Amino acid sequence: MATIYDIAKEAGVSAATVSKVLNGKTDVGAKTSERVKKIASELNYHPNSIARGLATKKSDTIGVFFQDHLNTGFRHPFLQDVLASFKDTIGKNGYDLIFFANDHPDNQMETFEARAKNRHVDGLFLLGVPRTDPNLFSLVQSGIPCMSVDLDLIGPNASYITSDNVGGAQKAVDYLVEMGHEDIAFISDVFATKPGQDRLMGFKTAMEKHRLPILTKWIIASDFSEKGGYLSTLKILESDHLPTAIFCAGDMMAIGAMEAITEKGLKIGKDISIIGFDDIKLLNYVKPSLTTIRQKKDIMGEMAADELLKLMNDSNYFPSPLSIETELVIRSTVIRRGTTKSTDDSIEV
Amino acid sequence: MATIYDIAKEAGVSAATVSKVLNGKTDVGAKTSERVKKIASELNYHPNSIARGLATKKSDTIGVFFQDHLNTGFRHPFLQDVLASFKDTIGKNGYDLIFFANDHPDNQMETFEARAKNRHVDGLFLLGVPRTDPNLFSLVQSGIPCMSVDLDLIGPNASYITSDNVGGAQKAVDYLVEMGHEDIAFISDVFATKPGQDRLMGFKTAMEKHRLPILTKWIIASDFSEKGGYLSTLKILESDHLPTAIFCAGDMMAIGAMEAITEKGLKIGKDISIIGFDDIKLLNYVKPSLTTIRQKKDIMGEMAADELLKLMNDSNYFPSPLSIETELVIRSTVIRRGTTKSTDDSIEV
DNA sequence: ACAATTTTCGAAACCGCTTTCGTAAATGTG
DNA sequence: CACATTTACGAAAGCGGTTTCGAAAATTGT
Repeated sequence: MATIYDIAKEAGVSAATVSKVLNGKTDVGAKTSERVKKIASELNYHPNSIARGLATKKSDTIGVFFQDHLNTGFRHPFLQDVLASFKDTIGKNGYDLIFFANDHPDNQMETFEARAKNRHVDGLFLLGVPRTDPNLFSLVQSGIPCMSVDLDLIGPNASYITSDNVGGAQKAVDYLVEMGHEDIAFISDVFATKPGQDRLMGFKTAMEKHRLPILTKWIIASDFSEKGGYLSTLKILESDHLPTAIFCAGDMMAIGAMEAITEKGLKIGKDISIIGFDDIKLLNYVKPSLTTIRQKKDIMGEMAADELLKLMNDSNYFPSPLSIETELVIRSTVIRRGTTKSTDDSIEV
Repeated sequence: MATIYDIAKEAGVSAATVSKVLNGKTDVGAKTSERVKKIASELNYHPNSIARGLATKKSDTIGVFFQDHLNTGFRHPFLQDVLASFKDTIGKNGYDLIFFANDHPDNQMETFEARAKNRHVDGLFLLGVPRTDPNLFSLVQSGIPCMSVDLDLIGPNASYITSDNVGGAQKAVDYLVEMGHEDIAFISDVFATKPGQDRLMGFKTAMEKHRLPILTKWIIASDFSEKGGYLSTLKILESDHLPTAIFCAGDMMAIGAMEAITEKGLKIGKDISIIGFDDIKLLNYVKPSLTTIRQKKDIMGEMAADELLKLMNDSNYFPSPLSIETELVIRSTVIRRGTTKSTDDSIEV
């Protein structure tokens, strides 16, 4: 590997000059500059970012902590899309991504702060990290620029992005009501994530707005998984008084809900309508096609990247949380009801 | 940020000694060692891996190039699973992953070799990189330890892993024949990837083994996408003589094929059987459930990691390509045929 | 032609850690 | 107790860059 010293010797200049040329500084003559560049390429020179990083205290690197409750690696349907989009826009700005291994053998290295400082990342992107993680506090204190999604990190150098989950949940309920539903169940979030709580809040306020009853037996906390949705729905279906619609706080749970419903011999839509949340790609393949509230994943990733860039480059910038509008995506799992209440359900079964 | 010098001063020893303590070298006394450790933790010391990397020329980092023809970011259904598994096992060995941005703004940084050397990664993992990439040659020459999946990299420090695609394709044909099929179409790979070519070869040899005709109009090259499978199948269905089974070199194409078939008013299985390749997670959600040849993604990722570790740590190790057995997964899209040839097709349509 | 600027370049310190090698102290041996 | 070994520690060089600051050289002005 050629170094700047090799180039310097070959060109008859000092290493300092080579460094300047390669970094486009202005205080170097035109012909020397040319000569140096030529020799650099002849020698197949590649800058060593490690050495540079040591000198500049920058690494052009963003650290990523990608965990999730279900430990699905890169397979989390929603976060994965946000991450892909984040990667694209941060990459265009010259940053590579470093993914921290989830279980590092060196137990000195257990905190976010330790890992980040060790790798000298310029910024951090957190996905799927539980709010309850005890190391979050010291992270925010550390002053490392941090962006997270769906996790309410706040500090002078930390911010986060979420969908407008309250509003999204309201859209869902509004639509259900508009379609004539009044007996609405909600499958919510057992982890107390920020989006989960917000969706629950949105659900409740919308129900109150429409003067509809909120039954505790119809609010079931689950884990965002397909199986969770399935089990929760089974529980709902045990009762003799059935809701006409189920709103699931995540699409995977909605998929599970649909399975439970068909398994019980009921027809989705006709007997019980379903609406989800997220609009994950998988929905293109499930039948019947699920009506849901879309999160704009691409935009979220992009905005998260832009915000992190600001956090890193402008020390005066004081962030505030970013909220992205959702969209109602009407497909086929919500069907209009007559105003008469669910008496015909029993006939259908 | 505390450095080893801070610790050294505080402990009344030299930086060299601190370094030794922190790295568990043996030539340091017990009480000094204790004192240093204590002070290190008091000072909330975190080692700076950049500085260490400069000194040791190691980075405990694996570079990842994750591209794919369809540019799906982290969303590639097969590679994503392999990667997740790779990450887990390489992570347990203390390596973090660095993902190179796909389009770096600095055009000096376009080759794999340049990027890898710049970041001083200890090894490289390539996924979805097209065989035709002109920079592959210099990469292998560079001597950087490289592991790839489905890309036939070979060299003293480079190797790759694939499924036994030839064998897998044979299993598919064998099964089809066993189920009474003789008129078999194959949707193959237009990119001339290693797995694509191998599956084609497996298909052909199996057909020959069974003394079945290989019709060129029934071998259609496509792009592994759902849409590609759909269009290819449409083309096959144009003819008046239809195959009784279609073997798709990838599950996504098989999904597209199923759409085309139902769209044409035919019944999957009853009229035309379908078998795919990969067994991607998505198959849990498509109906009817696709019979396919499973690639053992978890094992592939794990073995790729182990092999890369050998490549990095044992300079005498000379690699040979890794091949993993596939499994036939019988679900419901292949249906038994009578031995009488496809005369009843026309009746069914 | 001489002073005043401006441009171009390099010496040297530094970033934080590792590693070799020599030396001083501690320990063992007879 | 004299001598041979071990053990414990540190000085210094090095990893490959960046950056400050001063000086020499080139340019400008009058």
